[in-house]
Amino acid sequence: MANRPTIHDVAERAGVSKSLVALVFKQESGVSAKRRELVMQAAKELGYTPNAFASALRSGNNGFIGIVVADFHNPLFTEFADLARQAFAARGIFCFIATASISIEDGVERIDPVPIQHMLDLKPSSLLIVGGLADHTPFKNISDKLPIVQVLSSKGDLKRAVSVRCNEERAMKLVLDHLQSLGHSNIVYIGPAGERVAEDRRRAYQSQAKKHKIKTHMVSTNISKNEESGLAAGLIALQLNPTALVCFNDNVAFGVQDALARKKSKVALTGFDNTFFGNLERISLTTIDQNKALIVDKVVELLSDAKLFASLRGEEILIEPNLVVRESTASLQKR
Amino acid sequence: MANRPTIHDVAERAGVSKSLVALVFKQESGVSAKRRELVMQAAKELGYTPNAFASALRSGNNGFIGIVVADFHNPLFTEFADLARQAFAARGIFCFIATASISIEDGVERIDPVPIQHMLDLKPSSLLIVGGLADHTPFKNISDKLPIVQVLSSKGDLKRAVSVRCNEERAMKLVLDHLQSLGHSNIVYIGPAGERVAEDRRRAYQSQAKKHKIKTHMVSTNISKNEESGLAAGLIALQLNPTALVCFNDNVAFGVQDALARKKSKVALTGFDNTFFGNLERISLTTIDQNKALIVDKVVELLSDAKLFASLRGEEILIEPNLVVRESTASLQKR
DNA sequence: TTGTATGCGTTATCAA
DNA sequence: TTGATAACGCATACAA
Repeated sequence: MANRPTIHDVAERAGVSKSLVALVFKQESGVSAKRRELVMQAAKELGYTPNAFASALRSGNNGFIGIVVADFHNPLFTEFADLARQAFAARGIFCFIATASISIEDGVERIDPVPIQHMLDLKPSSLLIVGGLADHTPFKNISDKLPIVQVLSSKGDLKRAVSVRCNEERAMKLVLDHLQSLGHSNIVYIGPAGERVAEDRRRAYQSQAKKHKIKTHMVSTNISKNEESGLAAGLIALQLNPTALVCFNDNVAFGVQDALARKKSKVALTGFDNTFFGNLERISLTTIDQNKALIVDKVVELLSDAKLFASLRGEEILIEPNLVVRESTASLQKR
Repeated sequence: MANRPTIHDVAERAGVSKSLVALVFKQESGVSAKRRELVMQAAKELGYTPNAFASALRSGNNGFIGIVVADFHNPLFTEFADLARQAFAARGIFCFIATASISIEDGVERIDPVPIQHMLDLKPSSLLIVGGLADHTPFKNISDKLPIVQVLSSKGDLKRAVSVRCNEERAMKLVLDHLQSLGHSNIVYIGPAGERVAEDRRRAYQSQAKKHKIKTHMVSTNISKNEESGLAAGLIALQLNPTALVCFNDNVAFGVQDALARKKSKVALTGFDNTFFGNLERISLTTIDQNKALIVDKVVELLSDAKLFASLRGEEILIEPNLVVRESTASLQKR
């Protein structure tokens, strides 16, 4: 009908005061069974559900978790956001999801504060940031009481948050161990620069390359449109005559695979993220699995336990990744 | 800091009443330049931004658009949601995005009303539903004043909405014209059943197959995990010795492609949605492009013009698709 | 042009 | 155990 029924309508129908209705919906005890029944009946008849945000306005918080997704075009992020949402839903906790809209001003990535403000206006009880944000200024002004967990990215300048992310060093060790065991030594890394996760991964690669006594060749791609710039970067990388290419993520690797196809090259190739496309027979990409399930578990644990969160505030929690070996690194092995 | 500054804080600092502050932030005129300056100055110093949802509570609506994404695992949906968000953002309109969480009870898909209720509590000025929802009961109770646009799906029982979607009949005509021109007549359709878009597409295929005088073979897949069930369905379909396979969407086609690879079969294959993966050299999938940009334009037009919306209420707007021809249907042609 | 009062739907405080 | 009342942050009708 015209408008959602309110606590007022329910009270009137049940013949009680509004306060009593509020009590019934908030507290387990403190209301007589008779009246409780009466209120529930009226509520059911009217199809009443509490307005969570009017409630938040008054009480100052409202048990839901705000999820901010850094980039909707990254399937890893949306998939993770949904996994987290489901995990919380299973515990009866609602999640609201918003995107951070990114604009580029004078070559610098800036995020629009408006969506974040709106999210904060809703008074979430905690915040989950999925992916790396170039800019944390919209979060500067918020209450210290609000727990913030950042995931799939390092913390950056968000000092008060807990970050849960893949152990990049370990991931690159797995990749290079694998490639070296296949006899590769002329390896080129292909990936973007300038963004947080991109930089973390580059550093991890460089550090591990040094440990593996491998010369570090790096070829850069654009940050966005990974698969397209992967193609371009792949063509450049091939001019260095590598025997193996290590890519920033699966999407870049897919683009590089196109470059290999065009040049009829059979250079070994690795990705990162274990996107399901990598598992297709025609793609069959060796890649790093970030262990999303473990990450979700950790996030749920952190945001369900205020004391645990407080004790880990400002820390980075590293989750151990796995290597998934497929055809893309098998060609040399077969010789 | 502890709490976001309110209109009250700004008023106090500027030495005016709260209403005046409200006026400054709402209306262009009606406040003297002197006071306006004073208020803006105080607001800037305190870092004040209006609480959009407190405002909504009072005014009954709050110029943002609520986007409900039927399924976060479908990249078409998230990509479209983000395209729409960007298009509205360019016009200064904010969008909030929520997911409909789906659960299966007694074999029937049910959607959780809670996320929808929360979305409605926010009092959006319009609603955009991306993808097909199995169940529209959570929308039953809402004001007739609220414009609802549904996209990438037929309306179903949401009579009051305007639906913008691909012309499925036309799409299947393009596919079958193409396949027939290549000499195919033994064709199998592979796709799910029981869900709205799935049924629409099946019907469109059957109708067009009849017009093309092609015998209709249909093989069913599960609704979820399209690529996995595509593999299984592909193996079944191949037992019918087809020369071409028409798939419900790209994801199903990717799975079928795996089946072809395993059987070393070179049967022609088409997808639907023009996911960017289909453009990879190793995949090269002939597919239908739904013309997302046109759909977004139409949605923006509808939700920007109340009169236009009113005049089209209850209608379905069909957008003409394009056929994208790639290698997956080229093998027979080359003979 | 500016300030006051009231209410949106809810919760918190106090009295009964 | 229950009900009246104020307040959350804001918008609006009305008065000044």
